[in-house]
Amino acid sequence: MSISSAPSRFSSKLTSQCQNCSLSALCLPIALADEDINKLDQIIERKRPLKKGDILFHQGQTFDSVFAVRSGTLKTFNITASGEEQITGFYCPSELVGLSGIDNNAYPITAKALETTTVCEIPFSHLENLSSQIPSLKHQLFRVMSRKISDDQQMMVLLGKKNADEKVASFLLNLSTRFKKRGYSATSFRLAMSRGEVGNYLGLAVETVSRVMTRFQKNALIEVDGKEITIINLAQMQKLVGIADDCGRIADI
Amino acid sequence: MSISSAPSRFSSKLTSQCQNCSLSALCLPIALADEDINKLDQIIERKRPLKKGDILFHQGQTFDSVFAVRSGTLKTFNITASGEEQITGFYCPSELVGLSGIDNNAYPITAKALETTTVCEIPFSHLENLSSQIPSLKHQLFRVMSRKISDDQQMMVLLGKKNADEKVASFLLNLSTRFKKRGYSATSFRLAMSRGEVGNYLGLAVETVSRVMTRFQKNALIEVDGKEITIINLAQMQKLVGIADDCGRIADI
DNA sequence: CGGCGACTTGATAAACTTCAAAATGCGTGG
DNA sequence: CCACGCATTTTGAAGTTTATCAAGTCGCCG
Repeated sequence: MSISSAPSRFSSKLTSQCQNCSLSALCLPIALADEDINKLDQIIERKRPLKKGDILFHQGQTFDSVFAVRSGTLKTFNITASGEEQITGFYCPSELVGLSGIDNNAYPITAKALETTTVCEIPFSHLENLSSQIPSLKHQLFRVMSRKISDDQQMMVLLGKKNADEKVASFLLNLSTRFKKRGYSATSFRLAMSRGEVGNYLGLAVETVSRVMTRFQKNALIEVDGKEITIINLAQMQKLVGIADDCGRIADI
Repeated sequence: MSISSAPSRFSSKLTSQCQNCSLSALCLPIALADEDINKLDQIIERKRPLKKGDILFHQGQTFDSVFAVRSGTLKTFNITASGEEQITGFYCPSELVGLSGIDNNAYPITAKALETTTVCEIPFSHLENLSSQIPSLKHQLFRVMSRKISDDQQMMVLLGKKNADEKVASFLLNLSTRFKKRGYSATSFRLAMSRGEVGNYLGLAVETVSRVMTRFQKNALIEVDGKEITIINLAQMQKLVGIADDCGRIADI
């Protein structure tokens, strides 16, 4: 099942609301009272879908809004001094992108659609104002940012300490967890990104990603059919990456 | 000049206040009105100094507070499933540590003093409440967290794309920038951390860090005397890491 | 059906790690 | 204040992992 076939993809028109969005349990509205969701709803602008390859915002562009992915997938990347692209994240439905732009009033990364993708635009100044009136919204925002910080730190552990096998396994399990949380299969899904993008993200060459996946398949850990991935031996995969940290949380990449 | 010899180290007693703290221009009070600084001041608890090796908080421990480093240096690290320590950051005076604990109400990392270190404890629930009353404080908090996210993303770029030389050069330049911002020399400073800790942080073996530094010295980029580092050829070092990103910001690690 | 990009596979090379050992620095107790 | 012992750092040699280069295959879109 692909991440792009989210139930909301066609049912959610530009006029749709947080209240009847299937993602509200994961997105910002979580733990908000109905009337508060209404207020939040009023500052959110539903955007027309991005086509594959479309840019949501550019590195260096003035920061105005954060965006919640509604359907599809985004990648964010940084263009390094030497001109290469370094992917810093992939974003699934309900996830917030653009938070790193607050500090400098400019996005330090570019966000690009990996497939047809819809987003909710949330003008940050409005969100900030609203968060003063709604403590639970403010708390939710702090939580989302805090979560991002700790996820990124796990990613540093991955990049700094893990070998190719562990990196790829972590990546697949992380996707699995995110899909599961969104009501999709945890063991069977379609990658929205290319092998090259996976390698870029994990600090590996394309060829290495390909070889590792092939070997995983040979060892009956996963089944690979192009972009379709099926995890055959979840336990073994988890063992490979080390399952839980001291917080009892599955080690997200 | 060592980071531990901050002017505030001896002048700031446990009863000291944000108002007369030399770090207020860098820390949370920045851009706050006097009366607001007073309010912030009242929720902050100055703690007795940590000795080298003391733990500020443990991975897994319930989250209560964020901490601002007043003097000295902290490291944060994650104990991986395989039991090794992965350092996720070093913290200098004025920097906030513990923000990643908000999400799960538990610190996902351990914070440990690298030398004698004093911190201000800021109970987060109080800070959060106060931020509702003081919009500029709330904005400041968002900025600090946003900044952390974008710094961590730069760190991912470093870990994923850079070679040993670039990693070490980036690390030294990042420290240089942070010292300079705090009024110390940008070209001459003392490392609070061991080579092993540097290597751990950068995803390199100790031996590699040592070799790179020795080579940098041979090539007259830096001068090394134990933990004392002097940057001789700043321009060349900057060239090595690629000086500025598209936001015009020096590429922090 | 053709062409082009994405993916796979193999061979070689480079970068870094690991292992080993010596040198240096540092804190502690006599 | 010095000497001892341990930890850190440096240096060398060998070994691995992964990147790079090259070529071929697959699959998709026009």
